[in-house]
Amino acid sequence: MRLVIARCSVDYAGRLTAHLPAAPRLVLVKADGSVSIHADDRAYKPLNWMSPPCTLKEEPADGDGPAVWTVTNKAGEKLIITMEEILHDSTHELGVDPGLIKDGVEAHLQELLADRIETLGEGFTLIRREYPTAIGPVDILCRDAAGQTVAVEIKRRGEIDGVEQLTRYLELLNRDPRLAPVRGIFAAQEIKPQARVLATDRGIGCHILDYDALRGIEDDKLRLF
Amino acid sequence: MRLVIARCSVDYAGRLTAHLPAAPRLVLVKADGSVSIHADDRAYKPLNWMSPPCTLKEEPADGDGPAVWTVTNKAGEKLIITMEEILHDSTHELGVDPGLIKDGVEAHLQELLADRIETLGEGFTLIRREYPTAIGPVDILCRDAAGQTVAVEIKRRGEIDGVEQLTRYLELLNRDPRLAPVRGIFAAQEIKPQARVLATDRGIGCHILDYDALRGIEDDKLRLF
DNA sequence: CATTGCATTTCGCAA
DNA sequence: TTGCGAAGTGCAATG
Repeated sequence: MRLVIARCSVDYAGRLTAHLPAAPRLVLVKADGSVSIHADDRAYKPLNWMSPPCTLKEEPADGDGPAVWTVTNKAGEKLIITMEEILHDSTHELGVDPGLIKDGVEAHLQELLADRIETLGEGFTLIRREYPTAIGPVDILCRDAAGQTVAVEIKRRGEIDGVEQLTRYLELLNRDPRLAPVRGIFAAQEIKPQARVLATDRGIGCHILDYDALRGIEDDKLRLF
Repeated sequence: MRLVIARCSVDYAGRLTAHLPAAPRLVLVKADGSVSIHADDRAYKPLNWMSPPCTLKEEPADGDGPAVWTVTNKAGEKLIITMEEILHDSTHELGVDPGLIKDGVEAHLQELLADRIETLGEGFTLIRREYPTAIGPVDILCRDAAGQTVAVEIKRRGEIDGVEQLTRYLELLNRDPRLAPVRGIFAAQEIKPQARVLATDRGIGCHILDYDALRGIEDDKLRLF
């Protein structure tokens, strides 16, 4: 990993055209050849970047002008960095990263809810997770206490497009005489007001998922605080 | 901006729980207090991060153990960085960045198409851009040669949710007797097959936007290559 | 201040 | 390779 602090200007021509006037910034060159340019704010997003695979060509400064770095990728996108003044330049060997261990995403919510399907209501029974349809798998298909089929769409954050998605599934599932009539439940850790309004308007139930409650007590000792 | 190369392990507890085993990485502390942790690959996304506003508390190493940095935000999310070994540590004053100048995004496509509305068909006339409705503004409202109202949804990449969006607008606009009947045109630089199928099925027209053609010849000299 | 919708989204998985 | 949905999405504009 190479860290360059430099006063530089940057031009990007690719999916859009963008220009960055000369100013001091961090230019980060990684082992995979990728390049990113960071200002002194915002943790996440670089000002400019080129994702790997890409190639960096360095033209050193000469009497006529400053050093110019050109980063290109296969799609013909170009990132041109004009190095007005180098303030710092160091290289560090880091090796391959062991990678992030995650927990708590939608897939896990789906597993947890499937294991505790009765949290949707007494007498609920699981038919299956990832129930396949022509337009993609339904997160959970189950039956309520009265035996009616229920399609469940799970999101971490429930927004309007999730309701649209569930609506399409319900339309399809209701054409299957073995399942129909199928009703829908939109389950999420958080449901946006507009999504709730749309769901209710379409006769779709809303259910707030409590991740910690679903996970149960046994994980408390694993939690950080 | 502070650049720290260190062998470190990281724990994140917030929207999810995540752990990063000890390995050499770049820890980037920016002037706004944000922190990001980068491996030696991928230009765009850090392994872990905390977006501003957040606060960093440094506990220095002592005889018993290594330095521990704790980054917290208002929502109670925590990022705990255990510094096993510091390999590099430098700080650089960069000042405020003048910021990126962009060109070619959806807003610009909308302006260009509004200025050249006849590219949708001979005799098309603009009613207005950002035509307001109860569920948000329609990108462009216009009339075709026959005088029928046309709602245009503009995307850079046309996908299924864009068609859904336009469908909702059309449903609403068609309730207005001064406008009805309103037909729809889905305009994008690129339209995904499934989006096209859905649009066609709903009687919505598809139109590919040619950005360079819309922009015209006068900008050729401004382009990078 | 919450909400909405875009993004050079990126990223990962599956067909 | 392409398509599609999720993301600790981030981020800015807007009501």
